[in-house]
Amino acid sequence: MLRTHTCGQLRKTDVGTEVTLCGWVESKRDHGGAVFIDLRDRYGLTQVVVGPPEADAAMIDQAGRVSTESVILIRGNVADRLEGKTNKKLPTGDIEVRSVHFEILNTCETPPFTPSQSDLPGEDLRLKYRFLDLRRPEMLRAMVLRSSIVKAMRDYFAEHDFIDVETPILGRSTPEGARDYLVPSRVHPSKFYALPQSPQLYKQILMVAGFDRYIQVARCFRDEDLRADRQPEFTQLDLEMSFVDSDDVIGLIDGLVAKTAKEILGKEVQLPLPRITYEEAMRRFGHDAPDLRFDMEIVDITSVAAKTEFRVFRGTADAGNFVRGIPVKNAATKYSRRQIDELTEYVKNDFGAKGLAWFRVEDDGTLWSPISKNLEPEHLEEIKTLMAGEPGDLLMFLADTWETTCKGLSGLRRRLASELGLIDPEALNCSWVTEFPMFDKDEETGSWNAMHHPFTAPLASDLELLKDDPSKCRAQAYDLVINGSEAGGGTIRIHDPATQSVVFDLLGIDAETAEDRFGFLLNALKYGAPPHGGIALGIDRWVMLFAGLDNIREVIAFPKTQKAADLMTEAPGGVDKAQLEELFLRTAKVPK
RNA sequence: GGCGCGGUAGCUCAAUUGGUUAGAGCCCCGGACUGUCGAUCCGGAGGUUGCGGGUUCGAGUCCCGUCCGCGUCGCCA
Repeated sequence: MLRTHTCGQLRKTDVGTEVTLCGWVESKRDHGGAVFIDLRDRYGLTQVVVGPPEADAAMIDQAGRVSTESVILIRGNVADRLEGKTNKKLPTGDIEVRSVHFEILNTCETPPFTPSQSDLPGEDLRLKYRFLDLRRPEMLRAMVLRSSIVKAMRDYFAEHDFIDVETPILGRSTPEGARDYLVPSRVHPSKFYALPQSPQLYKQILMVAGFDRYIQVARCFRDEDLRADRQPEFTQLDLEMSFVDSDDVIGLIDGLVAKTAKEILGKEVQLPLPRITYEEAMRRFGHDAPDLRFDMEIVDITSVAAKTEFRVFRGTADAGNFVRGIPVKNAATKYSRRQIDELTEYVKNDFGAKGLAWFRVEDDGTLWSPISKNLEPEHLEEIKTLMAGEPGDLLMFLADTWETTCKGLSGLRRRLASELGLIDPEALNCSWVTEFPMFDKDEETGSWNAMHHPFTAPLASDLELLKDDPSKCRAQAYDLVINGSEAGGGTIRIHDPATQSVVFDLLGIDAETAEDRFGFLLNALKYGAPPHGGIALGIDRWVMLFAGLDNIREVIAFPKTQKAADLMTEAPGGVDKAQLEELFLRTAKVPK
């Protein structure tokens, strides 16, 4: 090692020893006769003094000219700082290193921004110069946190006898799910590999192989549009177990949540984690990953709406749709008409709602609203009672289809909670959502889609519904929800060929297609497949949530932009014509 | 693909109703300085206002298009 210590290491007890430090010039204070340099590495900051008597004029001049973010090596003596000149902000603030040897290992051009500057530059610049951005303590902290979480997970599963197995990145395209990233084959003209959306099929085959307990920290790829919490390539802690039911998997992950919360955040999590069914989640919160850090539960007032003469309410109820709302406590004075208009535009634009009805609970307990004249006092009173409205509350309602009321009210709920500051930033609220539907209906084609994937087992009690009413058939599926974000999801798999073929039928996957796309799995399942199930945890999201951040790019070293570009490497980029020819590829013109 | 926000000096931002030579702080360059830690002081450089078009006597400002970044809906088994 060039150095004897790191920049975060030296203390008063080291005074008198000669040390060598290496690091980056965080800042420089040049007094002419002496130069003070804050030397930074991953571990901290140490003040270096280049001045007499240790340093001669040439060394002082050289130190005075060194540019910020240059990499230097200092040999010198650890010394007490002068009386009253200590820096309480630094762990190393009691000492300084008096340079006897000063060496520039590498210079730094004037950087577009520095890691220590208080005004964070725009994200595009940070991404282009990610190597500078990653020098920032916040980024370093996120990467260290990520490393700790992954290590805690690996340790936990190793303790539970899991085997870490790597599965291929170059696989084959499967029919359902997200859009694939494709890789052309050179030796098989006009054929393509697909990058894995998850190692789903492989891990099931590992169960057939008798591995019993498998994990992998697996990179996954999905060519879909991005979000603040979504990247085109992301990392899952993928897991599969044999001879288990839902409770076994959930119980195992409960233990992981408690362990990581304790080890990483020092937080106690009560086990077992609460579980609610999908049906309950949609009814109470309008979302399958409800944010349980605050209340504002959805209330159904369709029964009252049906009794009114108000056309919007009555018509909705008569059409078999729903009038549902949320009580917004103490918000009446916090939202002006104009702000409520904005919320109305929000539910219209983002969720296709037809409008937003709202009432203010007045001091005398009556409901005031632009539409209250359309409603009888007794009905207003009923609405207030159902919503448990108290003076100062705002009551907001959507009259629409089940799906639209869910989406709109869930969106409102999250937005209002955030705006009203109802969310404790320190909270780590973990829960399970279970009993997802097996299928949802494709509105365009009217056909059934697998809500999770086509190998998901139905609840044993719902087996008959597979034939009678697929829409009511529930799956042995479970999602882990942390702070209103889907942090993991898994299922128990079908291991019985008869059930599998019924499900394929429902999904419109004929025998030939099934054979073509995942015949290898179906084949494997014929050779002694144990009952099995598993889960995949979104590592990027875990880290984001544990870090209290709201953006996944902040916990990924080299993330991509909303258009899936890497601003640093400028990927994706063009390729040579020769490369295309070798792959038997030709690009088509982009339509204007 | 839809909706919304943004793009002005290397960086963070300002610029009145469309009006003179587009400003400030930081950074950078030169100089002074032995106790700073956001060093200080003196001086200086730095602009295709993302790009293209239009309206106007005159556009950073208004209009149209486009590119890029962000948020969100669709999408994400």
